[in-house]
Amino acid sequence: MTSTISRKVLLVDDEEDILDLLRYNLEKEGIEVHSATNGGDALKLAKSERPDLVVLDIMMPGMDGVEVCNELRRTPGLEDTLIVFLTARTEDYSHIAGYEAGGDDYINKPVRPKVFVNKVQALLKRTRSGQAVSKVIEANGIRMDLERITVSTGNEMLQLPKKEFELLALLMSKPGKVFKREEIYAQIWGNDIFVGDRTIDVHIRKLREKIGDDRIGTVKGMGYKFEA
Amino acid sequence: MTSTISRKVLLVDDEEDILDLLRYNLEKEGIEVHSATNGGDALKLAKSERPDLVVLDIMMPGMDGVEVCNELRRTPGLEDTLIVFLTARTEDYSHIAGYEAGGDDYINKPVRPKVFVNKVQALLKRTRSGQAVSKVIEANGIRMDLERITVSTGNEMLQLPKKEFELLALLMSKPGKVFKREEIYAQIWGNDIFVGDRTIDVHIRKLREKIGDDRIGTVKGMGYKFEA
DNA sequence: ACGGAATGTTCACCTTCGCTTAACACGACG
DNA sequence: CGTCGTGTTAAGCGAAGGTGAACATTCCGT
Repeated sequence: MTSTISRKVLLVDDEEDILDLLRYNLEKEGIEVHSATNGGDALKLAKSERPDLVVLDIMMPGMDGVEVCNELRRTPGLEDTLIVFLTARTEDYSHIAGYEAGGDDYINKPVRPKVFVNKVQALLKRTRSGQAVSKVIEANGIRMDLERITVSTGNEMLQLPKKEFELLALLMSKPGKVFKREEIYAQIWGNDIFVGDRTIDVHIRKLREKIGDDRIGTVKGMGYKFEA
Repeated sequence: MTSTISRKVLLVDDEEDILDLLRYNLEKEGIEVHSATNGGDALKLAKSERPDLVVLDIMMPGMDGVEVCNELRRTPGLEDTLIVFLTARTEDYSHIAGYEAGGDDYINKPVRPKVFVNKVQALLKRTRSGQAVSKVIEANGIRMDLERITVSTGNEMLQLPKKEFELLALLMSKPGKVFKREEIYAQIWGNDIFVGDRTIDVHIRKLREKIGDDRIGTVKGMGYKFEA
């Protein structure tokens, strides 16, 4: 299902190798790629090319990714351009700064081409299919983006598998409310699919592993809840 | 036991077939049905017809179900109308958004007529017999949240075990009323499960331990009551 | 199309704690 | 003084949930 709609991406990174690598992988998918190695050029290109998506390295000499992002958000006609940050997966929290700056997504370095291409395509698809009304749920230090299917726990960004994500989203839709097992089954699996007793437990366990034990509570005989 | 009380339902879905299917099944049960194929009409009809229940498809072109729901919740006189979402269980997570928007229940597509009618009838029954099992009971300084399964005594928040919670909820449903032991058994254990004489006493004792001796009274030979 | 990884489900335990009961104590009342 | 209804306590049982691993399925890159 290769779309016929414009798919133009602007890559910005000071390392040429990375630029080449990403360019190669995107072009392979028939995506139009422009690139810049610094913030200034990036802005110029963005204005002239009007890409659908800008991939910004956060760490760059001179104007860094966050600044470029801010500038883009301020430029008439580019406010809504999708922006993805490339974040070095180090100790520092620059990706959080990026989040504040209003990026639409984040990709960790070192970049894995497949993951990268997937993400880009997913994001491009979004621009096409009507304005991304980003639905976000937030409670108790956890923030879920229903659209990007991501979860941030304050110090990191997670990609939960589908079922876990659905389960967490359900619990978080009404923090504090106890969801009976049946409710959970009905909502997540549907009324006609039946899975074993222990299935929910296992997903709950995995969630607790990932977001912390204290965030999901058990009420014996009644169900589970997200701690408010 | 076909009720004589008004049972009016508003169906909202952009697909006519579904509308017809649901309408047919509801009318067969003697329920008055109105329908709309878009959010705008739905709101108009809701205002003029004041249905007891609104069934909203989440995914609709133009104003979607969540928006309609929000609007209804904001409309004087309709804030408490029961709302049921029809959720397509697809890739996206709009059904969760719907949950968050404050629907009263959810039905998964594809709809199975029997399940649907049952749910609608159950919900309608609810409106008649006093507002939707009002989610909070309060009396004599004790407040029970039936949704969160918690009890607050003014100075602390408790998590009662299931049976104790149910027992307290029963007593508090009519403060002052004396519940005969048989009534209690019937309500909490059901008519076919039999437990020993001392079982209730023990639960009562634990409750008294936790919420204070003076809150539950004994009427010898008669039963127990929650002190008003 | 193939094969391996990621995700989802089930199974066979284990642990925990709520529920129930048995045994006894106590006061009221005949 | 006996029995009736209830209070109290501790102990056993069992159901509900937790856990780890096996098994099944889906996804995805080659």
